[in-house]
Amino acid sequence: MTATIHDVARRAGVSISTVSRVLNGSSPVNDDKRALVLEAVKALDYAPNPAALSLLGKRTGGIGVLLPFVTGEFFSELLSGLDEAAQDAGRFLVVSTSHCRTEEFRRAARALDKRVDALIVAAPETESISAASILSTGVPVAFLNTRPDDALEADVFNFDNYGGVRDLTGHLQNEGHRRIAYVRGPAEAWDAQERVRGYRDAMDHADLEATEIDGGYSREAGHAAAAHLLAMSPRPTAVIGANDYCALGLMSALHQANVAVPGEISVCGFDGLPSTGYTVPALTTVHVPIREIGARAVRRVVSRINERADPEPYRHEVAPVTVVVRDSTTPADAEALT
Amino acid sequence: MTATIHDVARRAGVSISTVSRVLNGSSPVNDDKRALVLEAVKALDYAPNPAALSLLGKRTGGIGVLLPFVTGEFFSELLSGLDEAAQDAGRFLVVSTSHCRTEEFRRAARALDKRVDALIVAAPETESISAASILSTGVPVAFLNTRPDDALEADVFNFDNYGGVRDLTGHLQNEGHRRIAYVRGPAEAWDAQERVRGYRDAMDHADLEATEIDGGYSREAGHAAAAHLLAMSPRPTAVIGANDYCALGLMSALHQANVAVPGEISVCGFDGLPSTGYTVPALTTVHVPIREIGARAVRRVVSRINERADPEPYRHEVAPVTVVVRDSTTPADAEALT
DNA sequence: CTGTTAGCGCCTTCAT
DNA sequence: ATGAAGGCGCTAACAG
Repeated sequence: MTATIHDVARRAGVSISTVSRVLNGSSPVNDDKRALVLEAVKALDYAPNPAALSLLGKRTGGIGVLLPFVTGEFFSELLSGLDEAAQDAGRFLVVSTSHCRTEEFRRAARALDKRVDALIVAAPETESISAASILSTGVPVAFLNTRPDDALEADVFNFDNYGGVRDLTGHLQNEGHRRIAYVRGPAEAWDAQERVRGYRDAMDHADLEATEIDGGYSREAGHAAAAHLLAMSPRPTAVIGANDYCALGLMSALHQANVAVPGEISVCGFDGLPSTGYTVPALTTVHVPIREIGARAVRRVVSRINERADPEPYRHEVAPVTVVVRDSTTPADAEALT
Repeated sequence: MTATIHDVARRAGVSISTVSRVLNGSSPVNDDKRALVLEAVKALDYAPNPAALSLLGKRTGGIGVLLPFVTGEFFSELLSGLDEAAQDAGRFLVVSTSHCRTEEFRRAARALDKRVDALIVAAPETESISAASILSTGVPVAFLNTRPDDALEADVFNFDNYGGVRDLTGHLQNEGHRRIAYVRGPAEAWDAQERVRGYRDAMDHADLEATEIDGGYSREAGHAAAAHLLAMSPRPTAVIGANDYCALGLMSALHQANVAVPGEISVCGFDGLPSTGYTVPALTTVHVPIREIGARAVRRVVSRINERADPEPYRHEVAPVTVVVRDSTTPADAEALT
């Protein structure tokens, strides 16, 4: 059995109140008694029972994280950023995944309620957000990569999905590409919608025809989409995958079909995952400061936790992204520009 | 404020004990009162305060997960497997990372103590284990991919690091390779040591000379190791990376050096990460059932939690792994076999 | 069957 | 400056 405050008090020959006081510094204690208590604490290796603390309405020290899933580099990067910042703040993460649907989401939020001091939610699927607003869990909430909504009583941390793809498309155009295809992400995902929007606007702006292919956020989806790409005539000279995984699938399929990248077709992705620097060829993509965004969200909710009745308004931060040009794209061959 | 058991009792016009009884089925309750209680519970959207439960020595519902870090596909796969099984068991994960050193490890374990019903620890660094044995947290513990130790009062879930590399090396030998190099993982990591051992034994067995290069588990390490490989004369016809990331780094560097894979040199990895099926060329590797191992560990600790004073002995499971031959390896060119 | 009571470990008035 | 007592939400003996 672990030691309780009573054990410490007995060993130090004082009352539990005194122990509590030296531990929390809530009011002055004589130096001699304080020393005794501290000694007893060390000897017994005492630590307050967190359950008792949270029963008293104190902090639990936990930060809840709700993710649609935890698979893949994007989320592992995110989790990494969250965890790092949480550690810095002396807090721990309570992670719960696979909440794509509203109902699951609600259940998870309820389960976490009372066990965490704040919630960080990554809910790209529009549907989840309404669920989120339902949760009146009382603790501060931050949303990540979520459609902003002024009605939402929470901070929102996004990155520039729209601008990223728009700039990426613009880069390809500058390189002489005219037939640029886009493999779409999941239709329900807000970030995917934003990205297509960026593509369309860039194509419109250059007076070029948009060519969209159904896809998804997985390597499998990208792989499958390649077939449609290959069947086109004339074939696009460049293709943008909805995210890096999609682009990786695209490259893999193209390689299998003996279509040279970037020789015959330029390929690019989105997210800037660490692995994209090591693919063959290295992938041109849009770098998103995922870890940094996660860390910001943590720092934000932590400050909200400590915030007294300070009605600081909710913020909506949009992190800038940067186009990273590598070897999977190349200027369009002049003669290919039929 | 959320509803308490008192609110429910008042609304239903019964005592709190009755509410507790219908909720826990601890003893019979009249149907009419039961109905009233149930109605009140629903109306108030009542859920027991987890802090109160755990203060009473009940379960918290949490499973603590201690990882060295959370970055990379290996850990995201693992986490995925853990989370899935935890959800199935109606439990949630409390994740804490970056505990490579003993001291950090101890701190994390202490912090998690009392907030979780069990602990799952991935501690490939030998050092951490001693720390782990120190933790007398009272809750069941399961170790993942850790040097087995009979003194350890915990279940251990490993996979066949040794046999995997031995078989992989054997496969290359069968394909005619004679000069096979190995890029080592981190020296302190138990699994890395096991893998080199598999390589050495296989080379010894075939009466071939082992050629080892310092490396690591990261893409960067693999990338850097390639320089040494390239400087060798005669150059090896095949190389094994300590893990998939290392192999990916190797492939990337080889590509940059204009050395064809597998044309001039065969490359393989270890872990069987999802992404290895989509690299160019697709990577030959050793598939490890990571998710499955994680799930098993969760199921195990959950059953230990529910286990009464049942002194079931600690188990050490070693999951089999399988060599997956893909396009990054090819039979050795006869003329290359100087 | 059901209501009352005593804690679980801790912090916080309230007295002293 | 310090000890005693109340109570956070809940379950598990106790009485009826």
